[in-house]
Amino acid sequence: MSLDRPMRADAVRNRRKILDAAQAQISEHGPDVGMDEIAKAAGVAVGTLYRHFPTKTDLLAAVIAAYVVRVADDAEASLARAHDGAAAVDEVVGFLDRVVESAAHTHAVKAAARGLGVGGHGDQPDEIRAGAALAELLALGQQAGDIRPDVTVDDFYLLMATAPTDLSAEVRRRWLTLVLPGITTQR
Amino acid sequence: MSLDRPMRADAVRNRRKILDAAQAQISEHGPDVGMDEIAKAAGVAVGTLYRHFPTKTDLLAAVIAAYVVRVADDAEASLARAHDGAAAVDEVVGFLDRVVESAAHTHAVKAAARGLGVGGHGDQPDEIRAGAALAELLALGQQAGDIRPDVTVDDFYLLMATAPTDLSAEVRRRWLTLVLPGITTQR
DNA sequence: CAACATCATGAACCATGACTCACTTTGATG
DNA sequence: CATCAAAGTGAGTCATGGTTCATGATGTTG
Repeated sequence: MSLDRPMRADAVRNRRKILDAAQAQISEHGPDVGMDEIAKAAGVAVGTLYRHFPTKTDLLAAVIAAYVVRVADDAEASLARAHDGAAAVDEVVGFLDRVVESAAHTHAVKAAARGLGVGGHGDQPDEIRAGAALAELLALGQQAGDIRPDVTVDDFYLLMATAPTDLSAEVRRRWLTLVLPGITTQR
Repeated sequence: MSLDRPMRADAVRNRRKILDAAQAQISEHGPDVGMDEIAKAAGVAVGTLYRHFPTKTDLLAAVIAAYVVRVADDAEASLARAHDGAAAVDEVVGFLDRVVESAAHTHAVKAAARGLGVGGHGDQPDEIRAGAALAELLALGQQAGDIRPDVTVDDFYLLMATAPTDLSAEVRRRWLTLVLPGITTQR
């Protein structure tokens, strides 16, 4: 069947520009930026934006999905390094560090995730990828005795969801030091 | 001088009703509830609401101020119990527990606090009260050796600000267990 | 390169929600 | 209980921002 013609070249290009602009604008001004703002930042008319994303909710969902992909990639890279000999704890901590940092940067995305119903356990491929990599990473750390045995992937998600947003690097670091003892076995 | 006549009785009554309704509505529907909704819930016309709070920001500020008063009272009560022989750690943990619980209940208030500029260290009397009581409480716990010596009041505020909102009791409890090791000296 | 479907444009539309105001009601005061 | 300032009312105004649609431009295919 598939009588879907391929997308026109300019359409592809514009979709990219819109997604990038939305990402940037939302990061900077929060999820309440106007669609007009996003369109302008993308160098595109509002109508074009609405052709690609029929609703603001759709656009936010797309931005969030892109973010989840990055998180999943990061988790898998961390796991690969751990398999490669790196200490699992270090990878876990590093991963959390990076996520918190990016959460502070794209704080609005998190807020958006709340706004939508994206809190619940999704079954999107990329969420599954991230969860699987994280689970294995935690298991490695627990075998090594560095991660508390009762820590789960859900715990990790909980911390990620409550990570401080919109704060200075200093405050973020302090938050990490406050939270890490709950995950690792070192006092 | 003071030629301010006392407030009329019905005005006092309505002010109370409005504040209570605002508290309730914001807790339930978030800080984006319409002023009309709040007025209706208070059994009052919009105009009356605007007589007491000329701007939505003013209303939110008033709701937040009321919340801060409750927190300050709680902190002072905890401190009093500690002075009365109760273990300081227990009081600290209990306080955090109650704040997190009420934050989950009135999640919107926290969001509102962000929305306004109320994040920074205010010098309102009640904020000072809360801070002073907390500081003394922490010091007691540290003398007893139960609270990590480097924990500050700011750390506490950071945790309160990042407490999970809008979540089940179970999740909140889990968050507490994850976070407590960063504060106490027990592993 | 003709012909058509896809795509882009942006002014206009419309729902929402904060806020106003001309008018009525009511509590206090002598 | 007469008087009046304070308080209450709620339909209407206005700004904002998401969404549509008639029209024009452009990539693609035979």
